[in-house]
Amino acid sequence: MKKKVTTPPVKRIPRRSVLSDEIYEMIKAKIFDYEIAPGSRVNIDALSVKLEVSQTPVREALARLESDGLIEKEPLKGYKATQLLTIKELNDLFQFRLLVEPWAAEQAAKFIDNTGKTALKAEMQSAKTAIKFADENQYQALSEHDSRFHTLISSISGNQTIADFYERTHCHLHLFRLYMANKLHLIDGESRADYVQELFEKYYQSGSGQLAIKEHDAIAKAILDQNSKAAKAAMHAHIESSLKRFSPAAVAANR
Amino acid sequence: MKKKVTTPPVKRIPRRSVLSDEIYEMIKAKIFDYEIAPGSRVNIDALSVKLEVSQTPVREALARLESDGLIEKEPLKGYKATQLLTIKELNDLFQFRLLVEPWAAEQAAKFIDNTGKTALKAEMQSAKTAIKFADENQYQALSEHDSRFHTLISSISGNQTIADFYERTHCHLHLFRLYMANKLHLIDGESRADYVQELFEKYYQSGSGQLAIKEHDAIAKAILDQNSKAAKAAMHAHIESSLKRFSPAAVAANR
DNA sequence: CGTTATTTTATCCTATACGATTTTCTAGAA
DNA sequence: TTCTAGAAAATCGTATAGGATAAAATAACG
Repeated sequence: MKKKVTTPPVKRIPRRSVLSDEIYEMIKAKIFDYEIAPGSRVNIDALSVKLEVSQTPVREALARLESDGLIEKEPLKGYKATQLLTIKELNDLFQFRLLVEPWAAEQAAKFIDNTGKTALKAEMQSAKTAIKFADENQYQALSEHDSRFHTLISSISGNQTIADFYERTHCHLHLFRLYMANKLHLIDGESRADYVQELFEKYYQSGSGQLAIKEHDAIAKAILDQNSKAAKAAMHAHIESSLKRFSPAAVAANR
Repeated sequence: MKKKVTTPPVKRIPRRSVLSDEIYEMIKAKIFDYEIAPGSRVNIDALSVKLEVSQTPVREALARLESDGLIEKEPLKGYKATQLLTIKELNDLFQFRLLVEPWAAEQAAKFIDNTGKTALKAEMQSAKTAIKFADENQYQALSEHDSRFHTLISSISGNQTIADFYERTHCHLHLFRLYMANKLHLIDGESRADYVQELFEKYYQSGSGQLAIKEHDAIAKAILDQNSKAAKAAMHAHIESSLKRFSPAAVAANR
């Protein structure tokens, strides 16, 4: 294999700090974009030439992604992307959320201050803006809103530990992978990106996006009213409804 | 700095795989042993020569430890060990456990099978053995039992996601650091190990160890009887009692 | 005495070689 | 022709030196 013998010694850009963090994000993005398919091998050398960095930052990024559960390492085989969530894992994850998030919403309603109220109102406003415009990027915008919304509530609850754990969950990201799993494995590489886009649109044109926002609204309202019981109940309902939306099959299997 | 110019080309041991995993465990052990003090800098180069490996596995280990929250990385400064838990963080962590573990115990009681029953009985037996003998290592043995006990119940509950999250908590380890924090920071490096040992002994001779085992017994019994309500209640009581034992100050602050 | 400039230090990143292991390919025998 | 055994290739893991850049320390100057 021919390698670049030496890097142009002057060409070096005054690069901003922490390259390995950038690489971490880039690889993560590749995984969520299905550019790195679930279960596929991840070659360190290939990645490093593709991203035009040396192996070291790639190794660090992969080590962290392994901790996150997005990448697995087999001792002398190498790294590979983790498989999609199974139905059982999906249910387990939602069970976990049902234990933690309604409590977080309840606490948030009890202890929210003015800063928190402002932040929550702003977040809801951003969701309403996102759902109106941004046709082709609506999924992206709503998905990010959803993640921020739940993170925000965890954080308003005042329990940083729980907020951190929620952050780690990767629900939104990892979960959506399952949603598409049934169809995606049939598709070859080229048309995949288009198909993903199509799924996104279908999903959100079906009104699921709007429904989720409605539920978020109910939760936000209860928290802003400092009605802790209502907040807890609304969050509980939202997570259950969310599970149904993501995968009716999962709900059926859970009976 | 003089370095080994070349590795002895024959001396190479037929080393078992994944050195970086070993290094990960070794660094973790150093942190829990206070050999790497909370808040202190962690120099990659120094560590690699001390552990007699190259920088690469050290980097990977540190990246993973950062994900675990035991090490922090400041962009162009380097790595350092995280600070001890604050009282608030301790309470947050126990709140989290109160949400998750009683539920796990309840589920475990509902769904335990013969394999699980055997494992649980064995674990309780090992605790009773540990508390009788192993005077100087009693702390170590009981601490490991505690960790295994809670992990086992999470796993019997059938929800792997929750078991994983519990595993990550680092409660026992990270928590105990807080328990000793008030005294440890006064002590210089040399006498520290002895002092830690002394604290362990005092702690366990006070009967706290025996008490914890008693509570574990109650939980185990309820689960083995498949009495889910009792199991849930027993776990709840155990965690609250555990918090009190770890830090009365934390309980007071929580009022 | 305080501020700026230079030197030193430390850390990150790169590059690359080599050993170890797994996998794949080829060749010979039943 | 098919199966097994050995050789070759690919890939992972390790090692290590050195350059670039930013922070810290020190010295020079107002």
